[in-house]
Amino acid sequence: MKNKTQDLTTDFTLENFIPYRLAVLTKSVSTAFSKTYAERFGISIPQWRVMAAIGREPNCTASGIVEHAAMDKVQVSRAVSGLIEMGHLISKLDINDRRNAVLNFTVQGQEIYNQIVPTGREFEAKLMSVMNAEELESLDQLLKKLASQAKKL
Amino acid sequence: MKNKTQDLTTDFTLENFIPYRLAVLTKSVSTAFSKTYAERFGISIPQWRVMAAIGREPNCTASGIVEHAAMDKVQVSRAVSGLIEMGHLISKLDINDRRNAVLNFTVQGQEIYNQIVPTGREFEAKLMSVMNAEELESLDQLLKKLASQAKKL
DNA sequence: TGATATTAGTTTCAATTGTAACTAATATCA
DNA sequence: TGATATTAGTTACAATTGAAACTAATATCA
Repeated sequence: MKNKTQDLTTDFTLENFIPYRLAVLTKSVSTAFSKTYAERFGISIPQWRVMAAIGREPNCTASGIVEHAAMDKVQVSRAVSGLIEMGHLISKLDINDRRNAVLNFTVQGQEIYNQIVPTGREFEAKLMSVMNAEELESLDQLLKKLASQAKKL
Repeated sequence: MKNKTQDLTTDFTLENFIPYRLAVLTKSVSTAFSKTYAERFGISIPQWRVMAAIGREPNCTASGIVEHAAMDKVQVSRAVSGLIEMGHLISKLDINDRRNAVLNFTVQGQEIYNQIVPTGREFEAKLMSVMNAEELESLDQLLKKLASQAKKL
């Protein structure tokens, strides 16, 4: 006869464990997506996120990106300086508060952004193409619920 | 009048982009879960995965873990050697094929596994507690679809 | 005012991770 | 048999990441 501990542990399967499933799915999604721009533009995932944040909100600061791209300030700082070196971004000190660096695309950076965004949409469309409208809506709701609950744990 | 490129890029929002949403969710889930065992047992996320794989299938090899825990062989090798150093695992050469190392828990390792698994179940239960049975089923289906589609891209 | 706290962002150093090259054992097949 | 290929796992080195300390600017408030 099995004891209690046995009952609680023997039937545990990593494959069915939600944190594991999310991790595996996310890794495959994000490496697949990053391949669509990594070699082509020499952009890393954090750099892409920074560009997306700036594309959404030009004249933003690094701290603004921290809030809108779920990155910490070290990540943002490094991604920004890489993008500046590549000539995709320009940083200007805010004259009213010289702690702030206001970020914007260069012409070149804007062009790259303009190319990556449609690629991203396409990628997302392909990924979601296996779902119907109802499923898409359902996924949206479920991810929202999970994200909100995860933050509480 | 906006041009076509503008139309395709201006309304892009990182917050709504599925790869981004998955990445943020996964990070918050997996760091929250790892906190339930990291300090307590000194186990890293890859080490936990290795233990989960061995718990599921004792006498497995590193390559078996590679297949069942979605890890590469370097990750497995490092996680295993850490667990051996800590005294949680023992590795025996397979006498019939001495390339294979058969892995098992020590008594101590088994005890830790027996403690982590219920903690993991509990964590998962809390995470999923915001969903009803129908939503759980739906999430399961959607994750399966996404995972299968992501592998194709 | 001026001492202290806060905010923005960077740098440093250690730990983790990824890629490729490596060793050792077994399998294949001319 | 023995030359070559394959498989299991490790090691070494470079790149990435994370935590903490740091610089510089502004804000607070006695």
